[in-house]
Amino acid sequence: MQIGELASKCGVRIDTVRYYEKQKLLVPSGRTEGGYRIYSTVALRELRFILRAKSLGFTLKEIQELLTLKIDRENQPCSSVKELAEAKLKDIEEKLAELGRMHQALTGITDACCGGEEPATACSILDALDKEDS
Amino acid sequence: MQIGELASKCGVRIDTVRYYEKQKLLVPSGRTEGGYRIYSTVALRELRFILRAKSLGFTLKEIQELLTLKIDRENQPCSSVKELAEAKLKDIEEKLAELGRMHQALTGITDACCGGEEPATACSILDALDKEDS
DNA sequence: CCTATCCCTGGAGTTAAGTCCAGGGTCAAG
DNA sequence: CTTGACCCTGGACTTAACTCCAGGGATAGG
Ligand SMILES: [Zn+2]
Ligand SMILES: [Zn+2]
Ligand SMILES: [Zn+2]
Ligand SMILES: [Zn+2]
Repeated sequence: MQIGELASKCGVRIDTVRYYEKQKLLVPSGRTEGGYRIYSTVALRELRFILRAKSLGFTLKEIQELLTLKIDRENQPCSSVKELAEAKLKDIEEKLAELGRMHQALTGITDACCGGEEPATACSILDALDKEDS
Repeated sequence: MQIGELASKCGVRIDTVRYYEKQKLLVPSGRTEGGYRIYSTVALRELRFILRAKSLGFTLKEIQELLTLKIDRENQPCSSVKELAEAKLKDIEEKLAELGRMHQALTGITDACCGGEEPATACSILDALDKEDS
């Protein structure tokens, strides 16, 4: 299969596949005489692996580490894999906490705003942002 | 006060203050003979406004809109301000939902991994990423 | 006057993950 | 042989919010 078919099977752009190759995440199985990349179903699986990891929040750099472990599965301990996963979980939890904090603060000051058509002279949102204290 | 004092009072770098000026968020109250920016306490409040809005998740572009409304408070309705706040809340909620989804999925496959020192040949995390289906 | 510390401008570099482009080659069908 | 669909490379561009740099000027203290 050539690059266009691989890309469309995975719902990504051709450029993305080439970009992953440049990042050493995905190597084509070979090339035609004319220089076209050819991919086997192994490459298809690998691309899907990458995309699944991405959907879980891993960066491409982290996915590289996962792939390194996967390729050498026999000699790598579960603990190394789990460490990566747990670090990512921690990342996600931090982001969740920060977003939760923002959400709570913004909800508080937004609820206090009437949202009407009268002038925002005493708008609680602007006031909260402009407050003297803190 | 000059730029260094303003910046340190707000815990940002001098470059950041100048960057906000380039983005038309914060104009110095004046300049000295020698060309140094000078800031009044009004500018200090404005910078704090910007930083508070940032801490709630607003981008600099959105903060510009907030400032536009704030400057013309008398002629702008509360509804315009509340609209911006609610749009931002929606943003935050979407990110929370996406991160929540990731967290749940990743927790599921991570919990199933033993995390031990034996080879990752059957590691549930690698298996989940490499699975044939879906 | 000398020095240290501040400040100025314009422009380039950073990060992540692509996306797009120009200018050209390959391949299969008709 | 020509057309159209596909592919190649190298490099530039995008977004957001800074951050840093070079090369120079301003200001205060001793
Ligand atoms: Zn109101
Ligand atoms: Zn209001
Ligand atoms: Zn295990
Ligand atoms: Zn495992």
